[in-house]
Amino acid sequence: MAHNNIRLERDFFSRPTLIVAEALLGARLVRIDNGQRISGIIVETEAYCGETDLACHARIGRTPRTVVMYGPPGHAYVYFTYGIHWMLNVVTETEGFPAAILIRSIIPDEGIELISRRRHPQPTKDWTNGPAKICQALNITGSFNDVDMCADQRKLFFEESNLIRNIIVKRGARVGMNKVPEPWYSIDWRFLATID
DNA sequence: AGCACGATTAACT
DNA sequence: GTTAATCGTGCTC
Repeated sequence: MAHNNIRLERDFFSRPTLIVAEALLGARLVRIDNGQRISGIIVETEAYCGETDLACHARIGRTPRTVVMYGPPGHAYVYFTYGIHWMLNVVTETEGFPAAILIRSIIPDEGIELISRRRHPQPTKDWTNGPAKICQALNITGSFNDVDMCADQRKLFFEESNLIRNIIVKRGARVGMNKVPEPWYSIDWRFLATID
């Protein structure tokens, strides 16, 4: 439950997307819901980087949906898919360059009670091990799209974590790349942490 | 106005 | 392994 309350600031997210995607492993995602902290340690991310990345939503350029990715780093990019699911990303790099990181998996830490309630009746191991599961567990929906996660607000942000001693990072292909052509189909822009 | 599809999940067989 | 759920988005007519 220990947390040092040091937030990740905009400089953290203005770096190259692959660097940030790996650096987010072991950090804490925090949602304050009705004054109550719900948080988890990030253990899986995926990078989506630029219009040339044919898996990135921004491959079709600037649209009402993708415009957030062209905005300032540190903002949330939250989108809806399959008619049911919300996905949380954080925008990276400089304003004008479209890139973001999908938060794919976290280990629940604070607010277990609320997470349990929202994810019932799923088993504990399946509470937050998927991007849509995270949004359900943390009550994140489209109203968070474009929210500045580096601003002074008390709803959604990242913090440093002092819980992690050792992180082993594995990389692999991104998930759900059904019709995406190579090299984007197989490029290892998925980051997984094994935590000690 | 109509259509195909999706950075998924859960419940099946 | 297979499949339904369910609707916003962007493209075509």
